[in-house]
Amino acid sequence: MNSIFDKIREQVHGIVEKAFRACEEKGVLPPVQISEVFVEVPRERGFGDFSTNIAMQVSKQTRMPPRKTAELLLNEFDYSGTYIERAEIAGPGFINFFLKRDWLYDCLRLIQEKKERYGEVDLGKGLKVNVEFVSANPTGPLHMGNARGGALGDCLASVLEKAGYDVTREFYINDAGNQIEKFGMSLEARYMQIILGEDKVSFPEDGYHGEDIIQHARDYYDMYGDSLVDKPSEERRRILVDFALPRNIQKMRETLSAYGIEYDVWFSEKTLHDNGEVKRVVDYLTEKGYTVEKDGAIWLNGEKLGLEKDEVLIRSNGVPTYMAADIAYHYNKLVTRGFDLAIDLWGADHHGHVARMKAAMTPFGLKKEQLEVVLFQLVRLFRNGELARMSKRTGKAIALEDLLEEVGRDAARFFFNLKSAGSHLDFDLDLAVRQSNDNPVYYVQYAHARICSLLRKLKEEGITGRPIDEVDLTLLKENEELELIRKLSEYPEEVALAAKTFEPSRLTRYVMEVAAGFHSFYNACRVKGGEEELMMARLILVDCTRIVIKNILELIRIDAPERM
RNA sequence: GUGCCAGUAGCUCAGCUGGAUAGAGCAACGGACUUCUAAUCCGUCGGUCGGGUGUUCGAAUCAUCUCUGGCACGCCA
Repeated sequence: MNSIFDKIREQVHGIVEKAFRACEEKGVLPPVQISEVFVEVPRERGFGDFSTNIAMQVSKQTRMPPRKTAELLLNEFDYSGTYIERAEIAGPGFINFFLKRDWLYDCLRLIQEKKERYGEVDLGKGLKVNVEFVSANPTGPLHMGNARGGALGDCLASVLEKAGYDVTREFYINDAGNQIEKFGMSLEARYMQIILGEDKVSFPEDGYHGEDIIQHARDYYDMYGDSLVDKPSEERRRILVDFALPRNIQKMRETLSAYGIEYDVWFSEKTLHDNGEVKRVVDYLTEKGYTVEKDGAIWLNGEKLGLEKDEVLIRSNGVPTYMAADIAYHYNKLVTRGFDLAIDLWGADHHGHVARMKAAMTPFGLKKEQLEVVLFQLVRLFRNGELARMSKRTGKAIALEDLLEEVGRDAARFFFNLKSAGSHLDFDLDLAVRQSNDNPVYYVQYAHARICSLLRKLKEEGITGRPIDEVDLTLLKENEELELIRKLSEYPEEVALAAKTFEPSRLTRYVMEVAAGFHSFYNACRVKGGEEELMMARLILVDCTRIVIKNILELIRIDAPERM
C-alpha cells in the first residue's frame, strides 16, 4: 500500500457497494449502476473525515430524493474491518464518514516504513515518457521563459518519476535551420565590423543584436585574427558558427546544471537532417497523400488532417522548415525510440503549433494523446515597476545566469514553480532580488531546519526516537497534531494529482501547507522536556514531517538545510 | 477578423472529474518568546467568483453570449 487515502477509498467503496446490494435484495432500491464512488475530504471538520456524494449521483436511478437514498444505504452499512466509526447524512444528501484515529496513526506507520519512498504511487506502470523542456535556441543566453519552462519541466519529470513513469529528460538542440543562419550572419557581421570598422559593415536587420554575439566574434578574432576576411562568406559563417555554437551549448549546460537541471539526452536537430530522417518522414507523408505541392513547395495537407490551413514542410528552395524537422523529431521519439508518451513544454506563444503537431502524428499510426504539450504562459519582467522586454535580439534581457546569481537557485526554482503553468507570471526583479524573508522558500526551508535542529538538540541530550512499534501513538490527540498528520497523509494523493494534471506546482504549494502545519504544531506543542511517552510519540510525528518535507524539496531540487 | 489562455479579497494566486457557509499567502490592524530557532504562531479586517443567459436537485467549476487583458495566426521558430 502506498497511500492511506487509497485504503479508505477502497473501504468506502466496499461498504457502499454492499449496501446497495443489500437494498436491492430487500427491494427498497432498484438495481443501481455505480461506476466510481467519489470520496473526498469535506471542507469542514464537522462534516467528518471523508464524505461521499454517491446518493446524489444515483438520484436519477433510484428516483428518490438523495437524502432518502442515503438513509436506506446507511441502514445497511457494515463498518467491520474498516477505519470507519460512524456515518451521518448531511446537507442535500452527503454521507459523511467519521473515522477512528487509527487511520492517522497508520499513516505515520506508513511514512516510517516507506521513508523517502513515501509518496510514490503507481500511476505510470513503468510507461516510458520523454519530457522535453527548455530546448532554447543555442543562439544566445537562456532567458526568463527558459527559466520557467526549465523549472516546470524538470519538476514535472520528477513528479512523473514519483508517480511510477520511466522518465527521460531531454533537451532538443535547434542546431539547424533559419535561426542558425541568422546566427551565422550576425557573427559574420560582428567579425567583419571588428576588422573593417563598425560603420563599414551593416548589421542584418533581423540578426541577433546581443552582446554575446560581439563577444564570440571578438574571441574568435583574438584567437585567429583576420584569417576569415578573404574566405567566401558561406565558409566564413560556417566556421564562426562552428566556433560559437558549441560554446553556447556548453554554456547552456553549465547554466542549467547550476539551475539544478540534468538532462538524460541532448538531442541534436542537425542529426535528423544529416541522417535523412526529415526527408524520410516527409516522403512518407507524401506517399500517403498527406502533402500537397503548391508554388514549388511541399505543404502538409491541412484539410486531410482536420487543420485550419496547410503548412509548409519543404520550402521552394528545397530547405525543410522547422515544422518538418519537428515532425521527424517526434516521430523519432515515439517510433524510433519507442517512447509511450512524449511531453513537450512550450511557451504559450507556440500554442498554435500544438494542434498541428498532434495531427501530424496520426499518419504514422500514433495517437494524438501520445504527444502532450504543456503550455506555460510567458514571464513578464518588471524592473523599477516597468515592463522589461525579454527578447534575445535586443540583448537587453536578463539572463537565467544573472537571475541565479542574484536570487539563487532555490528561490528561482521555487518561484517559477509556485503558480500553475497556465497563469501569467509577473517577475518583479526588484522583489526577487531582495533577499527578504517574505520569500516563501525560506518558510519551508525553515521548517526543515527547525526539525533538524530539534532532533539535533535532543540527540545532544542523549534522546533518540524509538522504533514506531514501541511508541504509543494514541497520545497524539491535540488538534495541531492531528491536522499535521492529515496533511502528511495527503502527499501520495498530491503526487498523483500533480502527475495527472501535469501540474508540478501543486507540490510546491503543498509543501508550504506541510510547513505551515508543522509551524502551528511547533508553537502549540512541546516535544522536548515533557512526559517521555508523549515526547516519543511527537518525535515520530516530527520525523515523519521531516521525511515529507525533505522528500518534496529533493523532488523539486531545492536545498533542505539542516540549520539556518 | 479567427483561434488559444486568463479574469476569484487591496495585491499574487489555490479551488481536483459540478456539491455543503468560496480558501491561502502578502498587505493592514491587534496579540504571543524565563522553556525545542519569533525566518514562527494566534486573531481581526477583507468577495455581487468580470457580466448575462442556459443545463441541474445543486454552478467559481459545464454550455452559450458578451466585456477586458495576454498570445498566436509567416516558404519564422
